[in-house]
Amino acid sequence: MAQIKDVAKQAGVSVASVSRVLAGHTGVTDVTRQKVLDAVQALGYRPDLAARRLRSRRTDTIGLIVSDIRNPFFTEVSRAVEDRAYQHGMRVILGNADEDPQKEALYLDLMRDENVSGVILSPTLPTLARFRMHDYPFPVVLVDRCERETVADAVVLDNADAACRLTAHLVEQGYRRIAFIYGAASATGRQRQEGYMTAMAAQGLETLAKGVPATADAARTAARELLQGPLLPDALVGSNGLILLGLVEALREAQLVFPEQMGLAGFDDLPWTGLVGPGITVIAQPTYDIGQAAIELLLQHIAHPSQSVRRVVLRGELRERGSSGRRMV
Amino acid sequence: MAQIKDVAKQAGVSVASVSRVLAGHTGVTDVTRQKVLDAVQALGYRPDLAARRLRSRRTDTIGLIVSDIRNPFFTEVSRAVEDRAYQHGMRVILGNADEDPQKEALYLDLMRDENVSGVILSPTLPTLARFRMHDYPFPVVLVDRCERETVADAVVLDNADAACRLTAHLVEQGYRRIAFIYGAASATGRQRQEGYMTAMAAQGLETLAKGVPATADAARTAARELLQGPLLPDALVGSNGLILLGLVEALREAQLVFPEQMGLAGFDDLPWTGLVGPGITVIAQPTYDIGQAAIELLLQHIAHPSQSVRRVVLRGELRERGSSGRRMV
DNA sequence: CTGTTAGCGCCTTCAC
DNA sequence: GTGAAGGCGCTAACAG
Repeated sequence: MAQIKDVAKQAGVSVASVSRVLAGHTGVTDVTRQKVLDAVQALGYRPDLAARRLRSRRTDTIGLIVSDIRNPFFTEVSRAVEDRAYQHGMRVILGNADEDPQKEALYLDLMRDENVSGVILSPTLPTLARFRMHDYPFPVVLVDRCERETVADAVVLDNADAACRLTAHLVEQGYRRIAFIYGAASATGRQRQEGYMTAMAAQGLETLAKGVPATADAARTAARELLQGPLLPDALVGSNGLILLGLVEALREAQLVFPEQMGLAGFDDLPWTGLVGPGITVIAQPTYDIGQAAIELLLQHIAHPSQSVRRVVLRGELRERGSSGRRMV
Repeated sequence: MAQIKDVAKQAGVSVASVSRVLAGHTGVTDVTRQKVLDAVQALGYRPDLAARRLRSRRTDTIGLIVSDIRNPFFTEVSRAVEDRAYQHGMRVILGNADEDPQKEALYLDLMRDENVSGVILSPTLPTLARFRMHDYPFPVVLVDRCERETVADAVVLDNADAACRLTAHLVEQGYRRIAFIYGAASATGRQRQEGYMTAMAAQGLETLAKGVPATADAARTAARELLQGPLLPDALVGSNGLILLGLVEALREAQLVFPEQMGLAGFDDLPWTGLVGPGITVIAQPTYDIGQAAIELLLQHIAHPSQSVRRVVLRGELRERGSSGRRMV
């Protein structure tokens, strides 16, 4: 493996010049630059990243810690982050916390050990509750999950508002006993639940909200209970794609046809939401944009460490489909 | 940030002893070991990875290059790889090639620059065709995609066999004009197509195979043409989850009900395959196992570099659902 | 504008 | 069993 001094010798210059050219510094003659580039080419030289990182104390690496990589929302966010990061000459280390605060903490430690330039994080509830920017040796951008009072760079959806609009849509379609099944372990789930409460209260309707772990299994179990309970709802709403999946499974299990026997709606426009039954009404999130906004914010913060805290709020889009078809009373 | 010499001073020993204890080397007194561990604890010392990597010339990092992270198959494989890697004290750098050989090459270069200990790769067709183990400065394990004649560690499904079984199932159910839409840009798609050909030939049936890029959009377009063509098939089979998705979209578009008007089947048991219409018959892949087998194989190879080439072949499982219901003739 | 040189923090021989 | 010391390959002062 060729080293920098081999390049220097081949080019007939000093290692400093080679380093300067490779770092893209100004203040080098075009002649020198060309000699260096030729030598690099000739030797197939690739700088040793370990040495560079040790010396420069920078890694040009960012950490991305998602709460559940199986959730297509996060898959898409990851894709966006990765795309943009590599375009900016940054690497990405991905961590999947599986909604487990302990695993999340492990990954945060790992990011510290790796001396990353910054981290994008979708925090679990306990971590978010205790979040202090300055507890971390790197800039952090929160994504998807953030409380109103959290002081941190963040990119989120207008959760309460979107849930409110979705609920209002169902009410408008004639539904009255709307049950809301939400991920109780995340700020996002809770905010969406609040939006639901607001919309229902505005109409003077009774609320029926049920918090569950954000998995299809948990949602299915919860829905099963609701459907067998004394007070049968006339519509079900899920606070994210995985929960919505559980609801569909439960309805199928109970052989309830939507929208005729039960209205249905939820969050996240997944590949299948348009294909099940008459299609499912959802709030679509601009997932790629969310990821992109997060990395841009992080890069800005890395470039200007003292930059003031910013929050980017994106709007969810209501996609009406058959599952919220008008209720005949 | 505390350094190793701070720990040495605090413990009243030399840096060499600290290094030895941290590396888990034998030949250190229990007393010394304890003094070191106490000092590490007291100072909250964390070794500097950049320095360690420069000195030791090892990164304990593995690269994972998937061809399309949006394909749930690869999401699940990634999850498995990551889980196991971290359990073994290894980091993972993820690259998403988006089925683009150029992007794939970029990531392979990146892995070289990062001096990774090994790579898990689901290669695009051109890369696979030219694949030579010894062209890479690190051990490589292929995953999902591999030709019969490729000389390389690999973990794959019994593609031809699975496609054969799936096709035979449809024939048994009474279907005759079975069209096979497959990802032409991957070894896997082609092998599955061969399995389909074999099964059809065994029954003396005419084949109708159509290669497309492995995306839902391309599959939908292809299916649209088939459905409007002169020779209407009586069943559609998709060679992976994304293609299957496109087929479902096309059927919906054409308002064709399955299985009554058109049989349907495919690969990958995704969250939604049981929920669309009467459920879709699929070959389920043991995705998590595939990822796990890949990383185990890689770790073995890293530990024993001269180990002979191994191939792990896993079996797909046929899940019969309504979409392949008996055809009334 | 270019070259010389001193480390970045750690591991690992080599003596003792 | 332990300690002293020399790099790993590179960057960035500093001097010219």
